[in-house]
This record gives sequence, C-alpha cells and structure tokens, in this order.
Amino acid sequence: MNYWLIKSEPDAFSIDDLKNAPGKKDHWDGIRNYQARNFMRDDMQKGDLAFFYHSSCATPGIVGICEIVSGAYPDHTAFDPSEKYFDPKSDPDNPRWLMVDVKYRRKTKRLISLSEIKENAGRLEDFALIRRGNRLSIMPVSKKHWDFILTLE
DNA sequence: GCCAACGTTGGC
DNA sequence: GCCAACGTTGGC
Repeated sequence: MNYWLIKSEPDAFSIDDLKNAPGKKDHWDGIRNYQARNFMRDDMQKGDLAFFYHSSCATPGIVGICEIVSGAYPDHTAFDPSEKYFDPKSDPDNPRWLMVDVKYRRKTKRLISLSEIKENAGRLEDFALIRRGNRLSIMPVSKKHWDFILTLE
C-alpha cells in the first residue's frame, strides 16, 4: 500500500467536483508527464490513498483524501483531437499515456496549506512537494510523511 | 501577470 | 548526443 499526492487546479477539477461526481469517482486523466505516468504505471495500486492538492489558486494546499480505485489503464483523452490533452503521438495500439480512477474519501478538516507544509520542512525531509522546482502532478508520499501531515489537520 | 525552474523538441 | 529554443507549471 502506497501513499500519494495528486495535484489539481480547483478551477478545472476540485475536491468538490470529485465529491459530486457519480459514485464520487472519476478518471484522473490528462497526465502528460513521463515521471508522473511511470508512478501510475509502476507503483500505484488499487487501494492506495492520496492527498488531493489544490494548485494554482489563492491558497494552495491539501484539501482532502481520495482512494485509488483502479490500476493504470490507457488515457483515451490522448486519442481525441477535441480534447485539451490530445496527443497525436499516442498510438491507440500502444498508448503513451495512462490514467487511474480515484474515489472521494473525505475532505481534510481544514486546508493544510503549502506554506504550513513548508514551515514543517524539518519533519518532511525529501518530501517531493517542497523540493525546489518541483512540478510533478503525481508524487509519492512516505507513510511517515503521510502520518505527520495528518497531525497538522 | 511575472518569472524561475523545469521538461521537451529538433537542428546539427 | 549536445544544447538552444520553446512551452508548461505553479507559486507569488
């Protein structure tokens, strides 16, 4: 069982959008970064938990917890020219991009902001989110860091 | 809107 | 395989 942090811009897809989705589930599509894809492909398992992180907004931070409810499978939005993340180089017979299904679990009791996470950098050594220049939209979280972050809640 | 820090692309 | 140009991410 692994732990993750997944980023989303709340204007595009927020924790409430996931909560209100049919079955409280949705596809985590649009990942177009090889490192993030490889995490999904190689390390994500059904039953894993992930922090839902709001980025590019007034107060970026962790807003909830969701569950990974599928393994990685082809991201069909890469095949559709009308999709924002269409990639003509992704061959349906050999898909370049993958996605997983995620299910809403709960919101955190409050927003655990990025600034607060940074204030606790001493307890979060090597946490990818606060590493310099980090741009990953999917990143692993160690059990130790997961548990510590939840004590901030 | 700015811009630093990346990742990707493509010419050579 | 190098690397400059370009595009994107995401905090501020």
